[in-house]
Amino acid sequence: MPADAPPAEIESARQPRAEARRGDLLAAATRLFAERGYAAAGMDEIARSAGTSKGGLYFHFPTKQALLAAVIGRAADLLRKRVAAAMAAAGDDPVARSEAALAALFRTLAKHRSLSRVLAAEAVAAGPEVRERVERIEDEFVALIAAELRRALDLGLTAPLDPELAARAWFGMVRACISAWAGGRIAAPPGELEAELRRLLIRSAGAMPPDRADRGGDRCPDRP
Amino acid sequence: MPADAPPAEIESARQPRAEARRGDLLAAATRLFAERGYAAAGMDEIARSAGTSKGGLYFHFPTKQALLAAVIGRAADLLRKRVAAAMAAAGDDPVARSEAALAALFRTLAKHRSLSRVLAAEAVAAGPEVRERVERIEDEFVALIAAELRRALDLGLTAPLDPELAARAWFGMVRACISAWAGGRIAAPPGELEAELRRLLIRSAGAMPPDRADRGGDRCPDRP
DNA sequence: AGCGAAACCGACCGGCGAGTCGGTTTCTGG
DNA sequence: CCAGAAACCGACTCGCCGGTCGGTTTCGCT
Repeated sequence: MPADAPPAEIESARQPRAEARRGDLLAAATRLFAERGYAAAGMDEIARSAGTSKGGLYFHFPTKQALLAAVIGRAADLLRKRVAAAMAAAGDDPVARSEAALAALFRTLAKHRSLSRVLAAEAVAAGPEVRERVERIEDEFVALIAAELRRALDLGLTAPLDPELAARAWFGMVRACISAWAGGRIAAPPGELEAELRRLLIRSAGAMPPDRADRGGDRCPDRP
Repeated sequence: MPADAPPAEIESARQPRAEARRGDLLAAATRLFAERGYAAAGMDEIARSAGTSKGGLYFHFPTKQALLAAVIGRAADLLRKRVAAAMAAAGDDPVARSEAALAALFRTLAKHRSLSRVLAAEAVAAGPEVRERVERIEDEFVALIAAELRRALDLGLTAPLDPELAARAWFGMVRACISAWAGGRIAAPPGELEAELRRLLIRSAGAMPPDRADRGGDRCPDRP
């Protein structure tokens, strides 16, 4: 659900009110899905928690699955935006871009724990339809990183590897660490966690960390 | 399917019949939980699919959660057994042992897709109680690998790293790749997938591949 | 054979929660 | 100020599914 084209002028005072409600609903749904789980979170509870009623909720979302879909869509939009920005800011170096993308993913998920829990777990409970949607989103980011990785590989910046698989594996690393951290099973502060994770990622690609100012004279430590 | 302590002698001819049913029930439950999801799989359907009736099912398992718990417990036992065997067969080198443990995890999960789906996803839908149980199991394997990694670190066989975190990340890599593969989103045959994954793992630890000449597809004998 | 227990059956119950619906309030344009 | 539509309310319905229960079959044992 990408936001509609935003008319700069407020033509109707009606829209904003409803839009705000919609936002509250989405927020409440995200929180409750994450806390209690998709199945256990009741529509009534969600509505109440957003300061409205069941009827009001059903005015905005025709069904519970649609509500979940909206939550997921919103999450995907957020992730897309953050990752795109981070990659753009990282310049041209493909290794730096991959790193930046993963870091943005990490930070965004770390900042919105409940959101990441919904994406990681609860969505699966809502039937194959939603599950496929989440898988598509994951594939989207994996493809994004895989593309950079492939470029890096072609430039000889990494050890020989399968870009698809490596990107997938990286994604899995980030996800596992995030969810363990969100569940309080990793004590380290997110900053350290991110740094350590980044080291693992880079090493696993056999890449030279790109913080050398120029690319002149870089060498690949593995055989070509 | 040894869930309990197996009395070598068959004292009662009664037990085996019931035991077989129990196994069928567990198998059917695993399959249906994986296919339809925990919430969507009905007790009636499970019973029918195992060739028995609801009453028969409830004779063996007092509740749906208990059924899921049994499925998970069985899965954990299987994983424990395979991993322990693989590690024992890998000798003393901590890097080789970590590798072997991960490979055993990989192979076992790859061989039992539905089982791994239940562990990875469906279990979360069944309330916090079961979720914690699955997290405990994950932590168990992470700790196992982390211990080896720590030894390797102390022996100077790896680059400096946080063993806990690295183990967690490795686990995440394996899981992500397995589930993508099980979902048909990775085309590569499991053998190649495993080899590539192994390379990533080793490189990420900055470890010297054990110089022993067992390169190539090593065989992992599962013999309890 | 025949008794008692283990194993199994399937019709039935109860509540829970998603979705509905007629009604009420709140806003906007004329 | 008056339609009238958009936004919202909450009591009610209704199907579904986990769990129960009295009854029946299967088996071990003597």
